[in-house]
Amino acid sequence: MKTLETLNVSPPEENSRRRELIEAAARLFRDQGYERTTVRDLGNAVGLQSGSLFYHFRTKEEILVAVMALGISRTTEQLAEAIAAARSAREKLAALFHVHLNSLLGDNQAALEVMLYEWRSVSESSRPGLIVLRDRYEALWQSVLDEAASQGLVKTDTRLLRRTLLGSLHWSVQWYREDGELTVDQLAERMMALVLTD
Amino acid sequence: MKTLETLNVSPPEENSRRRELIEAAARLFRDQGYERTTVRDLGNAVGLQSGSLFYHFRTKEEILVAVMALGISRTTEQLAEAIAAARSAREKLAALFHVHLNSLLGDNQAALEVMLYEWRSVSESSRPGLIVLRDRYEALWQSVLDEAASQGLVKTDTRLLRRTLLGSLHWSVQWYREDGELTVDQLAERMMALVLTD
DNA sequence: GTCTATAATCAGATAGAC
DNA sequence: GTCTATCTGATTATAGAC
Repeated sequence: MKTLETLNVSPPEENSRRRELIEAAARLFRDQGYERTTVRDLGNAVGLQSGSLFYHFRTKEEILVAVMALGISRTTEQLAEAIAAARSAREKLAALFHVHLNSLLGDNQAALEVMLYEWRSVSESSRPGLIVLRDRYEALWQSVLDEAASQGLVKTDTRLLRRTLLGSLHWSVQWYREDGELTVDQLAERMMALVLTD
Repeated sequence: MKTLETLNVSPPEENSRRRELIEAAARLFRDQGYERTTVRDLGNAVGLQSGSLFYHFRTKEEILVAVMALGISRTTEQLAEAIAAARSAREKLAALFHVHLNSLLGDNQAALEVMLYEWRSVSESSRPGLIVLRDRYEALWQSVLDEAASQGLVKTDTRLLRRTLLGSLHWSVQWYREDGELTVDQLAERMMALVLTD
């Protein structure tokens, strides 16, 4: 049985300094990209000299991996809670859209966006741990979609449906504007309406 | 009336050396990312010393912009042709999926993928020209979706539908495998089936 | 047009003092 | 834990010969 540690993914009990750094890095990586963000930028953001970062992380890439792991883990937790609280297949289906979009488009959740768009900067050796986390998240999706399909709420090609829906949702960061005509939850409802069979 | 030149987008008549460089850059940028690809890598790929590149392009970023412009322009042309050849709204709808996926997943079309995933490395001053090209492509999509909706082929929320579909298709590069169970055209058919109202 | 050589800058990471 | 100082190497871009 592989543990998260052997997969180079940070343990859940981050001390506060590490956590603060990860949150700041998430915003910088989202806004400027990982490669364009320097360790000096990171230090500035938390009031440290660049050299001091390397007391907390061995390499810059380790920070990236920690950001991604946080982004996907936190979203998975939120989805699991929302599913547990839902009282019907239809409510579970709605949870997929609402949790994902709020996580991606919400104020302080840059980490998930980094997970989606900076994959290429993750070294081969760090990927397996992140893939495990991603697969857990997608497994939740798959089970909800399968239940929804069995009740005729959505089409039955649920594996492809999962991939296309996740693509649709991920892409929303490219065009959604907070000051636009739709709130995040309204957007979630309308995106769900597009896949309901009726 | 703005011309393409004033928007810093390359003219269509590229000389062969420029074109060769752009094609090589497209593959490198897709595989390694723009920031991780050095001008030495680019020179190597076409048998030039890194310094010689700057006879053809003023900056590295100019190469990125040329790659993106080529990717979206070529895809737009192909879509326009396919739409013109289609004999029904249904065939036009199918063209959206087939052209986009073949452009994105096909052998030598790395340029479109770069357009989608390296946007953050484009300077503010270069964006307007690329946005014009992107808008032309999306306008084609919108007109086809509107016609399809008017015939009841798809749901009527076509503006959101356009955005979700494009997101779905773009994301396919993250999971589609050429050696998998589906050809690109089979995938196109199944993705279209997911949005047909029936 | 392409080469060689190099300027000018900036990157990630380390060592040792405090 | 954090700072200062710095090492080492890489990067884009330029200048001038051919």
